[in-house]
Amino acid sequence: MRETQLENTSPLRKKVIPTALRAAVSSGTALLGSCGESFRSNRFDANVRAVSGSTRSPTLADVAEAAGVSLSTASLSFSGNKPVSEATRARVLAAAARLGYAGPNPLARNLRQGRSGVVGIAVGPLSTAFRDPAALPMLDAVSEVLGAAGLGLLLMGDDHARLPLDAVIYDICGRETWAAYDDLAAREVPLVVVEGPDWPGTTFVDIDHRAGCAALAAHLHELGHRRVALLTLEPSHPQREREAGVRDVFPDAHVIGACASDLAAAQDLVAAYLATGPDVTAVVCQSDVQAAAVVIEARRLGLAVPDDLSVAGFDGVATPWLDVELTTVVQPLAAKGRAVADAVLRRIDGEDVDDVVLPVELRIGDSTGPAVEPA
Amino acid sequence: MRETQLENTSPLRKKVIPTALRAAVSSGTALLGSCGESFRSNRFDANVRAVSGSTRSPTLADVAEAAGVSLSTASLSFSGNKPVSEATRARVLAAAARLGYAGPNPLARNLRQGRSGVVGIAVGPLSTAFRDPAALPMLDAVSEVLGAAGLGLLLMGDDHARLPLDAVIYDICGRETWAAYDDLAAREVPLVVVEGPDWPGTTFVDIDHRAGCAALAAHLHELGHRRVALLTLEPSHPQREREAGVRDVFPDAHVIGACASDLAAAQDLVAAYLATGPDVTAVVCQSDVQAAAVVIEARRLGLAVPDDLSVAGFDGVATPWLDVELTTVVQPLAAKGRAVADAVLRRIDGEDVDDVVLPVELRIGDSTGPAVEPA
DNA sequence: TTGTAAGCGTTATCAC
DNA sequence: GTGATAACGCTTACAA
Repeated sequence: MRETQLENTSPLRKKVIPTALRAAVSSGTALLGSCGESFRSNRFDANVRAVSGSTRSPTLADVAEAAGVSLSTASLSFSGNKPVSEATRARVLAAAARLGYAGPNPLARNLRQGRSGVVGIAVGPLSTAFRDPAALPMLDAVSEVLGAAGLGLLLMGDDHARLPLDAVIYDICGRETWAAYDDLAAREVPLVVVEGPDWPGTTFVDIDHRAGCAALAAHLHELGHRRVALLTLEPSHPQREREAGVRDVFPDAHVIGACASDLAAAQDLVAAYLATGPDVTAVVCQSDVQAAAVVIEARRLGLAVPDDLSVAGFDGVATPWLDVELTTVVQPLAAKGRAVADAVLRRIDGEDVDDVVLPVELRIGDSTGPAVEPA
Repeated sequence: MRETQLENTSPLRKKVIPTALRAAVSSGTALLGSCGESFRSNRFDANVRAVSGSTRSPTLADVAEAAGVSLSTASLSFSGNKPVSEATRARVLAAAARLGYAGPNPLARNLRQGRSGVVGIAVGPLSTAFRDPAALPMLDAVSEVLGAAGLGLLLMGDDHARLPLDAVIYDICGRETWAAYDDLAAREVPLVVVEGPDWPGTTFVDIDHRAGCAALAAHLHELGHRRVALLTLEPSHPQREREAGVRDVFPDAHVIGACASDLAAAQDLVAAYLATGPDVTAVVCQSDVQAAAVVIEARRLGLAVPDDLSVAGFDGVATPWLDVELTTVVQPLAAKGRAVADAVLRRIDGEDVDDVVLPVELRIGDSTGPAVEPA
């Protein structure tokens, strides 16, 4: 564990210190040009403020006074919430520029409006959550829709209950109790739950796990498979639904064990299982990552996929490092994300929002084939 | 693009509507028990409030009055910022419980204290940023340190300049201008830049790219390699430093092209290059993901690694789906994250913070071997 | 240990 | 189109 902190070795990189103000004042104009367009004006503003000697940042009241207008007019000049004559507006903005006023203080606006503009998202430990490739397209869609509405996405740990959140998204598949829930419920913070537990007062967004898995199982049955094994997730709503879907077709499916959608973990589990020489012709997994682990470990043991063993996944994510195309249940990740974000926006607006269940689709790849009885 | 919104098919999942209050009031006690410990008391509080008929949420002033203490005493009872006798404190908390008061309003606290408790982190498009396995351990460390300090991490898009952020982390390797910079500078929001451009007023956290790549190149040179190719990133500070490190040893290294740490993209680029039958004995990459792409494509063309071609990466992340251990430059991802978070905390406290450059370490795996001249 | 009072910097509601 | 004024709900000197 080498954490030594070296001297800065790059001669090109000059050490610049705390505030933009100090940097701008102390370094002269030589530093200009390395950043965005309007940096020049910022520097100017900072200099003006430094010169004018005022210690605290200017407020809207200062701007109003400097522009010779009322506080409300100044406010409206920035917010545009009511018409202001172009002349006065220009006067206000000029005064703001002169004073180095950077716009209305978001903290004050938030208090006044009762909203923070921030939506929390609980995803569990980041490296676990985002290692799962299925998480990202959904998060992207959420972030895009909320961002367009001016809302920020805050990654919630367990210690963020005291932050001002306009809504919270719960997306920790597999965890069914949550300490922060009580706090949020008490605050009446809208909560949108993705494939999660059935908490009161929340909006759910889900996919049709059971139908998807049943369709997948039917596909295997048609191929002649009769004895299948199941790689599962930790007990949870999706897991229960999915297992039920498989058992609609294969009531006696054998459970190998449970693990997360983590390649290494799944590999360990699968390697141990395959080493027992199990009497199955197909393995159904709960994610494409798990399925990839089965493919890799099966081959390592000399089993051909799908000739000796059929393998199916779930999610429908890309696995370019695998040279078979997985048979899988494709879930509409982006649509799920958009549905979540829409639900959030509407709940923030005080609307009633119905639960959502999105359909899934079976995609047949090269990893499943006709069942072959062991010789 | 099937986004049909199905009827909710699960009979177990009951539709529950907007606020926790409404749910609690309308559903009776039957819903109890599906969530955390103190849910019972929340329900109780909500009921009390509903019964008492007050339309707006109780404030600290209401609690103070109900408890028969002053506003400041009530505040202190929650914050613990100054001693309060155990008796009065109990009285205040009891009154709070009775009124269904969920604790001090964070929005008001934030305005008063001038801090939001939120740190922005700019990482670019989420699915790009987090698809890179090197991003996660760092983000995890940042999140852990900041979380322990009660700070939340907000994923910044380009439209979040209006949110109240106590500090911002810029971690978009490769993008050298940023529209939001000017706004942040004007607001004097502390900015910590990871491996990024040299903006005034910011604190930098970096690794010793050049030394790492020079060590790697020296290793290849010792193995007899003389003609090497370079897979690069888009032009950026890290890329320039790393290339310089390689050229310290191989001044004439050939550049294949630039791409992100994205397996599929790298595969395309590399496949085209290898198809030209290039005259090199080793390929140096800027990430382990890129290196994995080279290994995969080389094999696809019948080249053995490292016998016919040596391949080196950067980052030192796990690639369990690859069956060689990559020779790579290991960067201290968690330490980098901690350094970033520490810098953020200290800048928020108003401290001057020096730039940080962390050392890297060469790890020799199975993907590099002695140079073999083409027959 | 407790109470009094002064903001924090906005936006929204009214009048004009 | 503009201006006065009242919140928003809290924390923190300062005084008792």
